[in-house]
Amino acid sequence: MRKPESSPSIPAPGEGKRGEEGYLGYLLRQAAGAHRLKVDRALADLGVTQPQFVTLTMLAAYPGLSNADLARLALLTPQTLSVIVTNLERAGSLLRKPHAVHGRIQHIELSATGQALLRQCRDRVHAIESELTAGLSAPEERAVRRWLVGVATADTTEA
Amino acid sequence: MRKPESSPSIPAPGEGKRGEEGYLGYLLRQAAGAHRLKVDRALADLGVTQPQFVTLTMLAAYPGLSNADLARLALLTPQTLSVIVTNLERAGSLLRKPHAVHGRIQHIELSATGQALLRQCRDRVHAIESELTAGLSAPEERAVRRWLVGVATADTTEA
DNA sequence: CGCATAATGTCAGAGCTCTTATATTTTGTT
DNA sequence: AACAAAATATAAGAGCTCTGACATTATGCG
Repeated sequence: MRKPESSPSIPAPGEGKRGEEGYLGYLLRQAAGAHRLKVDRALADLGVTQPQFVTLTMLAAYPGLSNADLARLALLTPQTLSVIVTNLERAGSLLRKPHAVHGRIQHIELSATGQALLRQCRDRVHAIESELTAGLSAPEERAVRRWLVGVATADTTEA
Repeated sequence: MRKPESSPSIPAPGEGKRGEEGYLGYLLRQAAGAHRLKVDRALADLGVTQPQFVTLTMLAAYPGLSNADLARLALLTPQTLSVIVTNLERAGSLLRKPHAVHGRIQHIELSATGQALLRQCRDRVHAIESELTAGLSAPEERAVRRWLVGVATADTTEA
């Protein structure tokens, strides 16, 4: 079927407002969505989502974090992380050690299967990751990184 | 309450792997999430979300688009756009003209209230938008834009 | 004309993310 | 010791986003 030509002059994904002249926020949203989808599809057969991969990676680097710790680390709310952790626990990828010497805090660690799963995911994600830097010069990549960190850490309470 | 010091040497949001040395994909995810949240909160009292704002903006620029058109434009699936359009329709911000000379296609247009709502949103989003470019030199901004477009338009079917 | 192909739209199910609200525990102050 | 404040965890409700599946309609070819 041919496209019914609903409207004229709709820009293609790289042109006009959808290209380098568009709103930065719009471009940021699109880029992040495209990347998330790419990662999700690369890990789909392992049953792992991008947020789950991030959480597994954080737990591998810092075993014993609490739900609240993870949320702070990922810049997400504790409620959000709780959903992700619950799903990972149901899949057997991590363990909650409910006790902890002090507190009602639950320490979370990767299970053996979780560690194996993470190893499987890593190669695929790294491959996608390396595509991200293709076409960037060293100073450009530095500028991009600095900008991303700035956007992520810009406090909500400021101007 | 003092933090129970669950684990040592957890990096703050701008440091180590969470800073300019981290994975680009991770930084991209964090930056987009922070920006989305900022926009969502700025528009919360109007009952408008970031995806809804994007959809309203696209419809203002190209009235009469179909659901499928919008999905292609936003790099989202038709199902996703359908949810957003349904919510906007329920709020009275847009109209579906079910008929269209040919086809089962439904042309979508902003209602008067939708246009007024969009005008209200624009100022707030533009204010946030201008923060995004603060601290970027002209060549840096160009590099960032070029990179974002490249990431968004990188085809899934390529290497 | 009749059928395959493609495009549109929709439903159901799963996961992520936020807000709001509640219960529990720990710390700090009086 | 008692109470207030802070932190942790969790649940409910809403919205966004994907996959998979399905029905409907339009185009193109035999």
